[in-house]
Amino acid sequence: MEETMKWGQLNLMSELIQGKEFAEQLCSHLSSSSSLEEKELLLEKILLSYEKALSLLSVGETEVTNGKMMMDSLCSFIGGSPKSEVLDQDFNHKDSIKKRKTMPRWTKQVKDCSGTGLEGSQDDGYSWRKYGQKDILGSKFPRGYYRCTHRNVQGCLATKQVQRSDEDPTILEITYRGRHTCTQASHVKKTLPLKRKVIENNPMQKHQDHDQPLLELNPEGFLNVGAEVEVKTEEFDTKEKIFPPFCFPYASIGSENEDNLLFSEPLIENHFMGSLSSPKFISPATPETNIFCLNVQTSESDVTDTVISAPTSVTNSPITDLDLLIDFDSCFPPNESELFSS
DNA sequence: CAGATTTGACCTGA
DNA sequence: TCAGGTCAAATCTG
Repeated sequence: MEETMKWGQLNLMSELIQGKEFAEQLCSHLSSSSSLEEKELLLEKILLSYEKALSLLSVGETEVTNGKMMMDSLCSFIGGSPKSEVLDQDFNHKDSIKKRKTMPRWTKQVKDCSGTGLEGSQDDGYSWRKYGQKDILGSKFPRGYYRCTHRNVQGCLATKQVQRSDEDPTILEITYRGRHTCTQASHVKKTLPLKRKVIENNPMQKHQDHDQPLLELNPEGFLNVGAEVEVKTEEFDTKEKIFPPFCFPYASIGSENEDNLLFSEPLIENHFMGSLSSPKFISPATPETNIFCLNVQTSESDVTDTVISAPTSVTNSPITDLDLLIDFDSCFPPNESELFSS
């Protein structure tokens, strides 16, 4: 048992070190005149290393109380392995009710720029079906309950609750629950960059919402039409947290390889969603680099409500689209840094 | 007519 | 016990 853990840790460290090396190689390639293919290859290697590392982490994590969700998420992150699908299917109705509280949940506040006054009209890239509305005690406005349109067909358990803010009725508080397991989840991620390409390649071709602000990805790969104000993550009930406080300079990697975006939705749900949900994060419309930081709490008692305010202006370093800087030495606490630099 | 929305009833969890 | 969440029949809409 212990041997297994040690072996796993060694593998994990090995993968992370490898990832770092690839990142360093990529950095040197960026300053040289290497071909785009070479850079992409390195990016793929980096991502692969992290995927492996994360899968190794998940092995340990699944032994902890809330292992299912973690494993599920990580498997999905790695590329939607069949295992995650099986696990999702195991979520029968009773289970889903029992685990209602344990489902990943995060709230974001969105400025209602649609002018429609219709909460559900906030287009986040998914199709939702309203299944309820309720007056909430102490709230002026009722809360709308939405679930994925594909719930019946594909068993997608994603839901969201939309409630207008008391203080500012133009602000919608949207609480997302669960993750999309339906096909549109991947569809959203894949079509977004394409859309950008269409605009770039053929300016005459008008998309139906061409006069809206450029769409942005939120933690789940959702599209935001409105101006996102703040994102909260709630109820991470994983009992043990495995990530130290973690800063991670990130840059958009351009439109060619968006499928390989770091930290896709499932992982974000568990640990990273708050920070990755910065409006500028992975935003095709804003190639500027963003520094995002996250603090994952390590004790059970102070896990909830990681609140990360999204920057409202672009004040980032002038790094170009293809820049990807991963400074592990500054990201990890001293002992981890030493491990990586040894 | 199929799919979405509304809304009162019912269920769950704190 | 009660507020929040979900169900499901009725109704609406394209």
